[in-house]
Amino acid sequence: MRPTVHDIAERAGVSLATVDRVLNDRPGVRAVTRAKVEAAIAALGYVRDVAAANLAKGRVYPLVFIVPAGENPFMRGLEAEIRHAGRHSAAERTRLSVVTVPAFDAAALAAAIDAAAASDDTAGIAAVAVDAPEVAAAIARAREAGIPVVTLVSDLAASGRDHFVGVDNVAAGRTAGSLMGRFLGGRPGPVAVLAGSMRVRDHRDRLEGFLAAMAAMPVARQVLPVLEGQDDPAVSRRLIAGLLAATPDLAGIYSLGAGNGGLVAALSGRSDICVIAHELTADTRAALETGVIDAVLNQDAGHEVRSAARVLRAKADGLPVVAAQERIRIDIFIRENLPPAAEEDERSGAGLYQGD
Amino acid sequence: MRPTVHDIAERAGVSLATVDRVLNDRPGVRAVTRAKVEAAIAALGYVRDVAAANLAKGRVYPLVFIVPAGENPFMRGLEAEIRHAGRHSAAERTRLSVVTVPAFDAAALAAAIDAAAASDDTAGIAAVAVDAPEVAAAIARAREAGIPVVTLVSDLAASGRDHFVGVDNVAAGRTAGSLMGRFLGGRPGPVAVLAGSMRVRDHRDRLEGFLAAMAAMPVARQVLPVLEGQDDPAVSRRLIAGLLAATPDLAGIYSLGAGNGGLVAALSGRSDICVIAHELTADTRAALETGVIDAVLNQDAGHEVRSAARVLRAKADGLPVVAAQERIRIDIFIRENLPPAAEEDERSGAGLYQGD
DNA sequence: CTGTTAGCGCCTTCAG
DNA sequence: CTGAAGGCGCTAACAG
Repeated sequence: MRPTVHDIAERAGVSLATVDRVLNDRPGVRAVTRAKVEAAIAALGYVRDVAAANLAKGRVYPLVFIVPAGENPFMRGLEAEIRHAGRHSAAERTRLSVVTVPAFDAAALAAAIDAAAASDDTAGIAAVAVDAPEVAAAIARAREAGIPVVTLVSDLAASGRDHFVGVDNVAAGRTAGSLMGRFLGGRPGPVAVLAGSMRVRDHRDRLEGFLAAMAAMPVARQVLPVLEGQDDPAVSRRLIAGLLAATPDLAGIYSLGAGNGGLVAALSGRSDICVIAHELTADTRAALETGVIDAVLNQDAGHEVRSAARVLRAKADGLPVVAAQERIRIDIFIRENLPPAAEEDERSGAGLYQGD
Repeated sequence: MRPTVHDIAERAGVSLATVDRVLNDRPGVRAVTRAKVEAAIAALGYVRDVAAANLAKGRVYPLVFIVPAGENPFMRGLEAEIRHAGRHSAAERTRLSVVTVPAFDAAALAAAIDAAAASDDTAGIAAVAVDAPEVAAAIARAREAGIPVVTLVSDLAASGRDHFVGVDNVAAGRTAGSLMGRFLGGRPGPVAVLAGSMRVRDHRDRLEGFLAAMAAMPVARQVLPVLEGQDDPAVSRRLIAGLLAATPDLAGIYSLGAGNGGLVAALSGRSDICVIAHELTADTRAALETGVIDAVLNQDAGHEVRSAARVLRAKADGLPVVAAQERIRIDIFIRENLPPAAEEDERSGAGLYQGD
């Protein structure tokens, strides 16, 4: 049996309360007493039973997730994952809530952060950042109020956020460039880039990585000027249609933002152009299956949500975060390794949920 | 506050013990009483606090993992993951142990399964299966003794095992074939396949998928007869050296087993041949970085271990398993999306470990 | 068949 | 500064 607080109390010749004080380094223990207890802890190799501790504490961690509104499928998937995790977060004594704000709207995001921080029982905030000074300021305010903040999917390092939960987007861009280069091989023709907006950090980073990888390819290839589709399917569709008309020898398209529904529509079944896109959604999955899209780079929204919650809890408790464990991978999907579509809604298993 | 057993006892007008009986559907409750309790449960939307339940039960789940011995890096990584998970499994009230048996040795594996099943406190067994009747029989015996068994990495469906934890190897082979075809493009030359042994199911499955994908490529391409390296670096090295000498126009190699150290050594820095291998290990990672290997298909050993433990616990408790949640993905790695090498040993975070 | 009682391992008043 | 006692939500004897 593992040693318990009783064992260490006995061995140290003190009471349970004192052990507890040392364990949670609370004040009110003489240095000698503390030393005795710590010796006992070390000698017995005691490790605290977190489950029991949480039970006794009865503490809960209300975490607020702030995500962009709108029909961006990835963000809606992210929101679904948050709600899903929330339904199963009872065991982790965590209560998740979602707040949506207009996309790319720095003022609204800043206001939402302030509102969440103002609520007395917010234990932490996770937000998809927009790269703007107001947002950075709001994050800084929340942190000064003692509320941990993590950025999600898109970072804002200047804000001093506690942690960023998301992929290395420069590496993601490089991956896309490398795959594009290999898939095209010696085939001639320029490639195009469709972005959402150069105002969000993750899109800029992806572009940077992509251009670097294309430049490093053995075969030089022209990359056309970036098209900005505002992550909007209609705009994207128009832009791509124009592109196709103007560039008959187009070899590839790298879509580094959302709005892929419009891209796919504009391509209308053509599979002769090498297309690489981001985020596995209903749109991109279907296009992958029909061969319109050749590869999808994905960040696992479920992992991101769970990681954000874990990190926020750790920060709230002043515990360290294991960086290696919280790294979000860049998943590559092609038609052949596409996971079966998970049935939405109730994939629950009554208390069995644990996170993988 | 969430409703507790007290609330439902009060609302149903019964005692805690009765509520508990209904909750864990134990015998000794009249149908009417049971109905009252169930009504209260439903009305209050009660969900049991698993942590508290486990605390009260004090039950532990000793699980035995049986893996092949030898220098196969993937298996050693798997073993490391088991030990790592074991160090953090206290919270889940699970105790993991590892037993190694000679690779490809059906008799030894069967004996190890019997031994684990004989131990009175084994709550479940996870084994990397060898495709042989003795093994199937041993698994069947364990299950008859009431001990749940899952196969890990390599399946043995005929054994009647409770569950298989691993990837769809036919799909993995198809993925490899598809990537090989796309990477080679129009480049001429045959491709070779290096396997460990056609006696293990996962290798056969991968080959099947690979051949199917190659056959489906627009460009027909010769696939040379399979080389069996026994997952042994020395044997593999010899075979590949011979292959290179005999086939000057070789375009690609699909290595679907282990022993990749030998493969890489035989290639001695050549990066003109398209090489696709399985499992991200020190060998394959290094070769990916130098360009000797072009892509690695990986199954996340950490996920597999955690999934196996979850499934075994669920089976031991007679709970359902959420198939979608336990599916292991086929990860694709190229140089650009390689995750940073995780420092081995203590990546622990004192009680924070949760599984992603 | 049902209820009472005493913990599981830890935390938290409240006295001393 | 330290200890005793009670409770978190659930389960498990042991009585009735």
